[in-house]
Amino acid sequence: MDEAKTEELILAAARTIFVRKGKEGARMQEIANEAGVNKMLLHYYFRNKEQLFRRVVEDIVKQLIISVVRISVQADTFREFLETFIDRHIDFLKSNQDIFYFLLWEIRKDETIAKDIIMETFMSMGGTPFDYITEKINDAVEAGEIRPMHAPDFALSLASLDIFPFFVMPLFSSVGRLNESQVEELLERRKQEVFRVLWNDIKR
Amino acid sequence: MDEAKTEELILAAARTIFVRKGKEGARMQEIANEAGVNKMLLHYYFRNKEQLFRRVVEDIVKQLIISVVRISVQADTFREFLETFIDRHIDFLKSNQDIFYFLLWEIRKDETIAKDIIMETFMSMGGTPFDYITEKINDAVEAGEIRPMHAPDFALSLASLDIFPFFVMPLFSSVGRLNESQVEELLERRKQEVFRVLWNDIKR
DNA sequence: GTCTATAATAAGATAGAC
DNA sequence: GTCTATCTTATTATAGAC
Repeated sequence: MDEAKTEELILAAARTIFVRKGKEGARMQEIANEAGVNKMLLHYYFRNKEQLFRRVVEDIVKQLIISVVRISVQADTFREFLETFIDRHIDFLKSNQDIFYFLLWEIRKDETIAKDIIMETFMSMGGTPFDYITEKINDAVEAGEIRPMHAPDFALSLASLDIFPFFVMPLFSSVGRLNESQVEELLERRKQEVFRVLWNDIKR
Repeated sequence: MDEAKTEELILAAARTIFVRKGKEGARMQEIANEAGVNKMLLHYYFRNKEQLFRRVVEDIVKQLIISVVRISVQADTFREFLETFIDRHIDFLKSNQDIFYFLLWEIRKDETIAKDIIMETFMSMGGTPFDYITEKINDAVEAGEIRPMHAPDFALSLASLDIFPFFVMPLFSSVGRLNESQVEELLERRKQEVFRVLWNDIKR
């Protein structure tokens, strides 16, 4: 087994376990098992748990940002932009739910670790998703396509309607006694729901 | 120091630490320090960490449910109900942000513990908040006050717009480079924002 | 670079005196 | 009920052979 491959195996395993159990809940032995390598190699490559953790958070944030950039939409109208953004964003969230739980939890628990990494990474990549959306909104307001508004308010509503359902779905489906197919239907309807609610609120 | 008081001290401290650090991140010694009692007493009163944790989660969920019940609104119209509900709910969230992070994280991490307690507690108290809102919606739809709709869709949008901003605020304020007073203003505007967006979508 | 063995430490749990 | 001291176990981390 050569260097690069082992390191990759460990990183992938560490990511899986950290995201699932959090920094403290994760065990070095568990990560080693998941990676199929000797526990000692985690220390060889990453010195200690702390550094392995930091590296995992860094990689997640970078991937997240790249995905968001990829989600960026070339659209002539704000309506078209919004429709496409919601569509792609929800698809993305479907496959990456766990990352958001993990990041938000770790950020709140220990602001100095995850939050710093996130901001540094954003800045090194030329801006935040927030800046991107704010610009789109302001352009559309100026062009008279949508009513004048405070961009952060809208961005926050958009993020809420997009992201939150994925957060609470495990609890929501119990509390609402929804079976699996009902949950599936609900998430399918979600894209149109979110677009309709927001668009009705802002269109001229 | 008599029995009841010590037990209360420990419970309050355990809640603070568990909510802040999660089940694994919390240390028995840390809880003892926070409570100002000998570490050994945690075992005397609650046998082990697991049982102390369960007790804390139970208490939080019960308090949450009682608060929601207290939030219940006697209103003649759905419009009035919605307005008041949002107002009280956001006020409540302002003072209880951390609990939601904690509960959602613990639920996702280990469904069998927190989720079971939550559902049991809901049931022992005669129903979920979800049932309550669903009933209100269906009544208002029948009365022709609002358009026909799928109740879970609306409940989910309501919950998203209400709760999510509190979740992401620490990150959002960095990413959006908002200072403290801007965050304060934004949260103040939130009640009207949420009501307007939702009401425009459902009114007849 | 990888392994086995083991050290070092941290953390939960208990015994027994008061 | 509460304390000090201690045990036990779990977990991270390192030494040293190959």
